[in-house]
Amino acid sequence: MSSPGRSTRPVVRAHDDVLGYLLKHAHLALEERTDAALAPFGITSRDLGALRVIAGGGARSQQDVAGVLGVDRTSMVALLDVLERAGVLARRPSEQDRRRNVVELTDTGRELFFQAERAALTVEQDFTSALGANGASELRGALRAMLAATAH
Amino acid sequence: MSSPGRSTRPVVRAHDDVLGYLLKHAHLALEERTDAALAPFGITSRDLGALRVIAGGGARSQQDVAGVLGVDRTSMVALLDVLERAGVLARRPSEQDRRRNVVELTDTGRELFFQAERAALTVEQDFTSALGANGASELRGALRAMLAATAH
DNA sequence: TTTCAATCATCAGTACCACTGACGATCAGA
DNA sequence: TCTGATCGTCAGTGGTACTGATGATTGAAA
Repeated sequence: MSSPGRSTRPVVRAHDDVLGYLLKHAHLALEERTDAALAPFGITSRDLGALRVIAGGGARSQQDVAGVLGVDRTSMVALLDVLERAGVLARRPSEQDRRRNVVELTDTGRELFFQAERAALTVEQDFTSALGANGASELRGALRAMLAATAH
Repeated sequence: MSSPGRSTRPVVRAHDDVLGYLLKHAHLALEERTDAALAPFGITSRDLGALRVIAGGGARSQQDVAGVLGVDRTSMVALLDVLERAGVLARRPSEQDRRRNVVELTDTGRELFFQAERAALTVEQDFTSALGANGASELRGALRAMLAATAH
C-alpha cells in the first residue's frame, strides 16, 4: 500500500479531472454557442440574462438586476444604456424611492426577449443532449445544490 | 392543453434554471475559494492550472500549455514570466525545435505545486460535499460528456 | 425642522485579460 | 537558397471588475 503521513503526494491530475477546468470550459463553450445563436437578435448572452431578470419582474432596481446576475453595479449602467438606446427597455425613477431606477421591458423588448430566450433554450437543449433527459436536470440540480451549500 | 404553433411562448425562466448562470456562478464560487486557499502559496488558480499542465509533462511548448488551459498565447508570456521570476519554473529553448520554449518546474516549483494542488483538492472536495461521493464524479462525468460532444 | 448617515445611479481611474497584428528567429519543404 | 509557416514576444485595443468619488434622495436621529 502507499505510505501514509505528510509525505504522501497526490498523483498529478489530468486537467479534465479538475472541477474548475470543467466548469470554466463548459461555461465558455455554452456561452460561445449562445452568443452565436443570439447574434441575429443583436444581443449577447449577457444582455439576455439582464432581460430575463427584468422580465421576471422581481427586480426593484438596477442594483437588484446586477446583484442577481453577479454583474458589477457600475458595469450594469453601460449594459442597460445600450439596451435602452436600442428601445428594448426603459428606465424610470421609482415612485416609492426616487433614487432608484425601475427598469422595464418595452413591448418591442418583450417580443425580442421571448424570441431570444427560445433560441437560447434550443442551444441549451442541444448542449446537454449527450446527457439524456434526466442527465440535464440532474446536472442543474447538482449545480444548484453546490451553490446553495456555499452561499455566503 | 397549451396551444401549439409559433405563438407558443416560453414561461419566463428563473435565473437558476438557466444552465449558463449555474455554470458561471459555480465556476466563480469555486475559483474564489480556491484562490483564497492558494493565497498563502503566492499563486492563483490560474497559475496552478499552468503548473498542473507543466507537471503533467505532456506539454512540449508554451503554446501547448496555453492551448490546454484555454489561455491566450500572448497572456501566457506574462503568466510564465511571473512564475519564472519567482523561481517556480524555468524556460529553455527546445533542442528539437529552437523556436519553442520547453517549460519545466524547478525543485522548488514541484514542491510548491504538490502542496498547492493538495490545498485546491481539499477546496474541491468541500465544494462538492453536498453531492455525496457519487454525485461529484457524476457531475464531472456530465461536464466531460458535454465538452466532448461539443468539441469543435 | 434640521441635520446626518446611508443608499442609488453615475462617472473617472485602474487593473486584468482576450484578441489582433506585427516582429525576429527558426523550421520544413520546394 | 528561397518561401511559407510556426514560436515567443511585444504593442495596441476593447471589454469587464473593482475602487472611490459625486449628486440626488431617503430615513431617522437630534
